[in-house]
Amino acid sequence: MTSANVDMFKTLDPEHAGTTSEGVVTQLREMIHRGELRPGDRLPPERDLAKLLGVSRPTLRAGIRSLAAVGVLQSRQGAGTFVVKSDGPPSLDSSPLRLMASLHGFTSAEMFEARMSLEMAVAGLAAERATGDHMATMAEEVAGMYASLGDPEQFLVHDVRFHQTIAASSGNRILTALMNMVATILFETRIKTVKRATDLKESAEMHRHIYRAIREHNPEAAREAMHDHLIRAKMAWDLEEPHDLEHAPPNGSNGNGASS
Amino acid sequence: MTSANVDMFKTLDPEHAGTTSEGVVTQLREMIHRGELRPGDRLPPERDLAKLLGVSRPTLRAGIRSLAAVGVLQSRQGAGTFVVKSDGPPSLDSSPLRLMASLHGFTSAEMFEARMSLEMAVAGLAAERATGDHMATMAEEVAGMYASLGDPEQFLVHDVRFHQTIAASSGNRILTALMNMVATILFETRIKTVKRATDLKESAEMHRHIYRAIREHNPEAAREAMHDHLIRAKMAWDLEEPHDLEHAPPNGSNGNGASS
DNA sequence: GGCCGTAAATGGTCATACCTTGCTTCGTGT
DNA sequence: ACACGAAGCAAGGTATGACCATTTACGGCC
Repeated sequence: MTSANVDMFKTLDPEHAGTTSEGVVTQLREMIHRGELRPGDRLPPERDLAKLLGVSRPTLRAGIRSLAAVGVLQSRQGAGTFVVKSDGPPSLDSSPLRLMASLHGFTSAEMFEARMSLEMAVAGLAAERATGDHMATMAEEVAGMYASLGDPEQFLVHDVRFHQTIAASSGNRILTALMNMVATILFETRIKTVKRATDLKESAEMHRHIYRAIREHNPEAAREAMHDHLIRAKMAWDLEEPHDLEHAPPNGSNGNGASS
Repeated sequence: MTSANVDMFKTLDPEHAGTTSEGVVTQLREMIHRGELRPGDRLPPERDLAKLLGVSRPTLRAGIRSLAAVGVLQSRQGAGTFVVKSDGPPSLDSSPLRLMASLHGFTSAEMFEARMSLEMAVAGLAAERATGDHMATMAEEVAGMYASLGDPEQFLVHDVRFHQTIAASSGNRILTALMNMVATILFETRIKTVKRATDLKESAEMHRHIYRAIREHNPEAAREAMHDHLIRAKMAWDLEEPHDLEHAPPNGSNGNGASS
């Protein structure tokens, strides 16, 4: 800590007005997108890093906390603080959206419509760009659905993977992230009601339609098939007891999820 | 603090596992979406609130910081901490997306495509639902563009307002928020290059096409007009010098912005 | 050589003090 | 009586230091 290693952590210039902890956030952000800190990297211990940046530990912690809240950093007690390693597709934390939903009283219908628009857009792009590998995976998942008609939970797994494969083959990670953000919120309230299977066969059929449209590189058909699929899913959904977007799980889980 | 006022701040149950500060976040979130704290409200002073929740001030501050980072709370030194008052449409902070962009090296083309998909979806919905008021506003903004052909900055103002009016008339605040999130990032790098006007007349024409499609309640035409518009905007955009998504402004500004 | 325990490393929490900034109120001057 | 300004108070921001909880890693023991 005394001398050597890296001096890439320059003590922050007080000129950058604003509060000190904001300065820390700025410093860390710049280090990240300058490539000095890359996904998966571990930050120096808080005590050291605080000295290196010339701030106190609480102030540094405040900055880290801010970045952790938006999903860029992750701290594990006893282990260290890490730049989030997104192994799969990049993902955005859905808790801000969830908060906004409760703050403004969004209906689940509105949320569902947003998801539908995003899924349709993604399906359209996927129809233009899906590679052979992607389509093979989709076909497998569809087959998996047919094979799981008696096991709703297993069916749901294939369902989610199918939608994520579509997102992946859209080639647009931003849309994918946004779609997952919305889908996650819907998913969290849905997973509890999955037990009561609702016409899994029809659902599998519709997924197959989507797959075939993508397979034929027909964006319009893909969009339409996705539209039909989600419309029916919503209708089945609406038959269940009232779903509140209100009771979000306590912790702002960041997981991805897409449902039928 | 001793007795009376409100005891809606119940000391948090330690049962909810996780770290203490996460518990604080949970408490505050639930208070918000239970309606005990509403937009614009001011939280009790940190020292009091810490006692009420049964945690120390640093821990409480950590929780507040997390919520502030995602744009739900805002603290002003000397004044207090407030639940963010969103006067206009709800908006999501774009800094997480910006961070994700630098983390994964998103190209501006990808960002642009995401925006196009969102704008097309929104335009389609707007064509189905826009009210007379909305359309009147759109018409005014289009007129404003024609009137500002010699003043790029003024033109841009009308441009932004036009797109936001479309978003508003889509009736889906979630898609609107997501669209603004993406548009903001593009906008921030664009506002610097606005000075060099590029075919404002053509741009105004295309906006008029969009308007007319919406006016005629023709979703497909609206989507297509928006598509053409953004394709051309992107082409003009690509002619400029290399735009880096990298140099985001130091502070994670939360403003809304949509450009042509 | 593999397994388990202990110790060091590291983030999480707490208590306290002091500084900086807004806001408010009281006093003075016009 | 009104207006302006200065002082005091309130509230968030930062710093210091200590201790707790957990994870990791090293080393001894079987």
